[in-house]
Amino acid sequence: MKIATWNVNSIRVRLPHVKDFVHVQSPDVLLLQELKAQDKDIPISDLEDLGYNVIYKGQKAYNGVAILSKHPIEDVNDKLYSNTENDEQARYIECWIDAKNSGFRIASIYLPNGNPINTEKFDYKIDWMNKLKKRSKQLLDNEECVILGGDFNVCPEDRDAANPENMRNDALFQPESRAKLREIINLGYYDAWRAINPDITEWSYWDYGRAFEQNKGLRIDHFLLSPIALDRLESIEINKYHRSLERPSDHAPVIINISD
DNA sequence: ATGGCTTTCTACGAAAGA
Repeated sequence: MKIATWNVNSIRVRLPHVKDFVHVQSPDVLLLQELKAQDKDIPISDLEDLGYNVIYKGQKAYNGVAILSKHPIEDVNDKLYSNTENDEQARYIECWIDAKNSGFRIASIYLPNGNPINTEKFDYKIDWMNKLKKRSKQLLDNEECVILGGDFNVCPEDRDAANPENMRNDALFQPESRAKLREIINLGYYDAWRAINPDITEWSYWDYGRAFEQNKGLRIDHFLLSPIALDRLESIEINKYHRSLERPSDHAPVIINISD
């Protein structure tokens, strides 16, 4: 079972990359973030034509998240797949994927950036993380296979940035942001990258400009796994291919394989 | 470190991203 997450920075501009990614990688489930389109402008039929069931939450101009699945999506009901406490911006969508005897709950997460610090934007980020923490805790109660994937907009540690000293005043790097992410993980989740790679860091985001050619980036796109999901984890990869092409997203897809 | 990119919008500059 292959599951990918990708902040595409506009689904309309990136649709050719998404199509190519699907043809190359053929993930069973693809989590998308930063669609930057309201519902009516999301190219749903193009995504369905790739062989996926699609649920989505769009918003005008900003944000927007989706889950694409080759397997049946259950709970297709807004009350079930929304985190209703975090609904004012389209940053969270969640569902149960029914994959015969090996189903799992999964969320596509686009956590607020929070810059600049010392503003209401940073406060919004922390508030949003508190609500995510509450939902994350609920999801552990049933001892299910739970997969939280997406753009978390937090570098967990200094080593998750190429230039940590340049990031000291950035919302992605604040002790408060990191502490809140740790609080969520400490409920009982595992950072899939660190579970497989305790000593190796790769970037999932590079600023537009020269950052990619200089390989100076951040690791901010994550998969958090419940214990049962961790037991099923086989591999993880940050795939840089589409980041190297013309007109790329500034993020690379992160791909995990879990046992069926 | 920033916006030096990129994308979006009741658009032609400003906001947001990270």
